[in-house]
Amino acid sequence: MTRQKIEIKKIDNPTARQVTFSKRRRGLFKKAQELSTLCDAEVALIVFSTTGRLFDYSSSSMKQVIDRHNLHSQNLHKFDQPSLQLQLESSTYAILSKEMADRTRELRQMKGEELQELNMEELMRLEKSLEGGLSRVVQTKGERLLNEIDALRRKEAQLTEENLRLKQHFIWR
Amino acid sequence: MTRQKIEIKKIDNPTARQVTFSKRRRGLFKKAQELSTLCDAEVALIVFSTTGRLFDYSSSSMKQVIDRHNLHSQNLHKFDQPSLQLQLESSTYAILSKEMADRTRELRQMKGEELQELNMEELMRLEKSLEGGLSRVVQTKGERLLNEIDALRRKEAQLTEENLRLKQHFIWR
DNA sequence: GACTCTATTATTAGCTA
DNA sequence: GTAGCTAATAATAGAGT
Repeated sequence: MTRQKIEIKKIDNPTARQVTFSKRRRGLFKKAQELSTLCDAEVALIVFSTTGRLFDYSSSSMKQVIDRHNLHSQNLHKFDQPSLQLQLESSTYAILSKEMADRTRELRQMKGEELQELNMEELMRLEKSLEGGLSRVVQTKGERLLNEIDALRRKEAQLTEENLRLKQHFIWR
Repeated sequence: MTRQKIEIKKIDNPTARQVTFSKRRRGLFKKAQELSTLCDAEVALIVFSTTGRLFDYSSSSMKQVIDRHNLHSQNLHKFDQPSLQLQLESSTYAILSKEMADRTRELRQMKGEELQELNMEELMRLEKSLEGGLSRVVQTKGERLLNEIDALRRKEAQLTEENLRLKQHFIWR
């Protein structure tokens, strides 16, 4: 691509990997959309990041495309419907519990527990993440407070004005 | 792209549309594959041509990705898929997926996203939690670094001593 | 995380065959 | 429907913010 050509294998550096993911993901979704528009094709794209976040696109509805896909793969591979339900259950459960474990660990680490299993690089990444979250929370809190003060001030001004009018009214009587 | 820039709208000429479909489809699938390899992401891509032909790619198994996608749509958008929903209600999935949604939201909020849905009290609790986590991470990092420095110092002392002994040895010869 | 910048590589529109 | 070719545009690695 640029500055240097890269070879297509998993990027070691987690930061670089994340940046590349973000950039290329956007590129991929753009291309998918362009293909569907230019060529009037039905396109569905599903991407999960390493962290488990979902990104998806569908030119029509995801359900419609997936149903249509199931239809084709059933026709082609003579998939058996009955066990599909069972398979879905078990694989769903497996995915769900794995993700649960991941999330739980990540949460505990953000709260400062189980830190011993992190290496220095991971510790520093966690620190950055916490600092980022904290700064965003503090900022949101600040904005919220400022808005409240602003609202109160405006109310105060309104009331003062109203009082003034009322006083003038009574003076004139 | 080339020779001339094209605008992104349905290509009128059916022949040209077909050629573009073929070229861009290959490009898209290549990019999808590259993303999954480079960034260790789970990717699924489904394309139907105007003529109804199916092209698909999945970094793992299509079924797995689609299951996972269904899962997320449920967690995030309260998707209603009658049969699955029924299963979920009556089984441990209900509990699991509810907890997943909770954990996911909590994690995102710790990273400073979706803060608008928190009230001031919750914001301040989140702030405290983040401060606690951050201070524990910083402390762990500090201890880790001190230990390393200590280890290095001791190694240095050892080596210095050894040097001394070696020098004396050579002087005595 | 998101954005910018930019040198460089990758993709591809319009052809021809 | 395919397969080159090539000029031109698009995407993006690596860097900084």
